[in-house]
Amino acid sequence: MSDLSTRRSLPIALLRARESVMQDIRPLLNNIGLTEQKWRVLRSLDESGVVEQTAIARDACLLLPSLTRILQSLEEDGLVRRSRDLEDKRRTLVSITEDGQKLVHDNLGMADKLNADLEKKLGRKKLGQLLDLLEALQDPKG
Amino acid sequence: MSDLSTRRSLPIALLRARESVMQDIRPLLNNIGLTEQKWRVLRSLDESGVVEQTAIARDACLLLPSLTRILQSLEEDGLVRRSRDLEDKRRTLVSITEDGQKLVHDNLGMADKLNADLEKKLGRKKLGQLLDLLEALQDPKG
DNA sequence: CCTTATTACTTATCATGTTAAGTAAAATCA
DNA sequence: TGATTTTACTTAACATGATAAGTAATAAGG
Repeated sequence: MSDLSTRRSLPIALLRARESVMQDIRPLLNNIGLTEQKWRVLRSLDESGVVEQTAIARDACLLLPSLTRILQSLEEDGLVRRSRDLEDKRRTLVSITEDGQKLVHDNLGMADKLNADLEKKLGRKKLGQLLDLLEALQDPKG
Repeated sequence: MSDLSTRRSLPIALLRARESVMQDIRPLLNNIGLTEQKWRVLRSLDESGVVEQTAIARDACLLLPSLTRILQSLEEDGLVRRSRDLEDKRRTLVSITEDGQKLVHDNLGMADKLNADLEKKLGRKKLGQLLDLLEALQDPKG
C-alpha cells in the first residue's frame, strides 16, 4: 500500500482515488481517439445543447484556457461547432455536431458499464456515501 | 451548484473535490516558489530519507517522466541531491538537502493548519469516513 | 556463459494544468 | 455620453500528465 505519511492526506488521497478509477477508463477513451477531457466536453454538450464556454468549463471542470484549446481541436475534427452569440458578442456558443453525437451515443454504454462495475465493487451504499461526502467538501460554508 | 448530469459521476466528483481543496493550497505554495508536485516530493523525501525514484513516484503519486523533470529542477535549486546507487547502477538515490529541509519545516505549520481547517469544516468523523472510502476504492479486489 | 527478459529510469512528443497578460464587448458609473 | 469596470474569452509561457520509445544495468532461462 501507499506510504503512511501520505495515506491520510486528503489532497493525495483524492489524487490516488482518481488515478485508480481513471486507469480503467483512459485506454478505452484512447481507443476512440478521445482524451478524458474531450469526452467530458462532448458529453456535456450532448446533454446541454447550445451553450457558452464558461458553462462548459464549469460543467466539465476545466479552466478556460484548456477549454479554448480543446474546442479548437474538437472543431477541427468536426465534432463541435462554434458561433458568436449575436445578443452578446463576447460570448461563443458551442454545440455538438451529428458526428459528435454519434461518437457519444456509440460509447455511452461503455461509460454506464464502468459505473455499474464501480457500484458493484464498492457497493451502492458506499458509492452514494462517497459522492455525498465529496459534494459536502465543496460547500462553501467554511 | 454543478450540473445534474455530472454531479453523480465519480471521476468528475473526485476532480471537483480536489479542485476545491487545492484552491486554498496552491497560492500558498506558489508564495514559497513551489508547485504542488514539488511540495509533495520534498515532503516525501523529508520523511523517507534516501530513496530511489520509483518509491518517490509511488509516494507522491507522480509518473516517472514527470518526476524526472521535477527532480532535475529541484536539484538545480539545491533542494535535493541525487547519486547513483552503487549496489544497483540502474537506480538513482535521492535525498533532500539542508535547504530543502528548512523549506519544508518552515511550512509544515501551514500544511497542518489547512488540514485542521478541513477537519473543522467537514467534521472529524466525516473526514475519516471520506478517507476510508477513498482508500477502499483503490483495493484491487475488482 | 550467453541470450532474453525485466527493471529503473530518461527522452520525446503532444495534451492539459496553471498563472498572467491581452483583447473586445458589455455593463456600470460619474 | 465618456471613462471605468467587468465579463468572456484568447494567447502566451512554463509545469505537469500521459503515452511511447530508448538506454543501461540487472535478473532469469537455457
